[in-house]
Amino acid sequence: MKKHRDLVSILKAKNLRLTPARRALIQYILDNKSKHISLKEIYEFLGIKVEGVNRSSVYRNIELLKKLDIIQELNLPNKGKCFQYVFDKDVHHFYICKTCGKASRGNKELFEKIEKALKDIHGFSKANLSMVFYGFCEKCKGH
Amino acid sequence: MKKHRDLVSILKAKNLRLTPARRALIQYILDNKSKHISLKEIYEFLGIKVEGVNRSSVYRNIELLKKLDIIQELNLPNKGKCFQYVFDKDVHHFYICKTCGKASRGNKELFEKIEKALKDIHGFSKANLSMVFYGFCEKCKGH
DNA sequence: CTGATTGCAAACATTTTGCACTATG
DNA sequence: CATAGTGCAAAATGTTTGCAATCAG
Repeated sequence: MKKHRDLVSILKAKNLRLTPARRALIQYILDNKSKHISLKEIYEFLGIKVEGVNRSSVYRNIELLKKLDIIQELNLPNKGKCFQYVFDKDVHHFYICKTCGKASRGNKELFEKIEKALKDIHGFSKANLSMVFYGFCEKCKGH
Repeated sequence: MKKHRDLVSILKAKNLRLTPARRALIQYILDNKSKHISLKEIYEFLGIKVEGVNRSSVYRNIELLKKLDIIQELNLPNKGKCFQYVFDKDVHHFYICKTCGKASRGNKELFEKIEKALKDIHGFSKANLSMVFYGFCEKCKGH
């Protein structure tokens, strides 16, 4: 898979090793691109289903992937701290319903406009800008 | 203070009692409107300086104030989960620097535009919409 | 008075750390 | 081979809960 190869080269460039634990974590995240996964879900899967990956390694590597902007942390109202694959997606932007907790990726054009405006007004760098919107979705509008 | 009175009437309307613990918490939050305060800071202050307010009560009441949209939770890169007074401010919107962690309130006009666009495109309710932007501030732009 | 709220202490959950060992590059 | 990364177990931190006692309305 192409993306997988890209990720590998990012690691290489930083002198980071591709260990089984990391490989499994990255695979799991790629397999769940469309979902928002909690730390617990991750280390339970990698510890039980894949077997052998330790909690500490998960914590350490999640932190790493976050720093490399491969995943993004989101705070979902009903699920707490979660992670989401964002590497080489154009849109790192989510809107999250405060009631049902559903998180969806945003519309690309809209966010390009917002990015531009943010940069113009606040001098906020476009590079790696990410946005999170909390509100009420169509369904939950009436409390 | 007028705002204080407004808060009291919100509590009354919901059959919620104005206990010393709540009074102290609300006061502390009002005194720190411009800051982002962590749970630890809150219960250490209320437990030691104000004396007597218990950790549990802080947790329970922070949760309450969040539900009443009096405060908003923010996830600061270097400080973790924090809270910020937002009651009757027109702008519930922050941009947060991933490097230095500084969080600032956003520009009102910009966000009104964004709110409108979000509503038009995603059917996202304007009521209680809040936004968080993560990026790099002017100062930290060059990593 | 009555029920909402508190404090307390314990249970539970989450995250971090030090260290000896392993295995990637 | 050198050193980045791992597992493990324990410590540190953070959060929730049940319950008897209290006090706001």
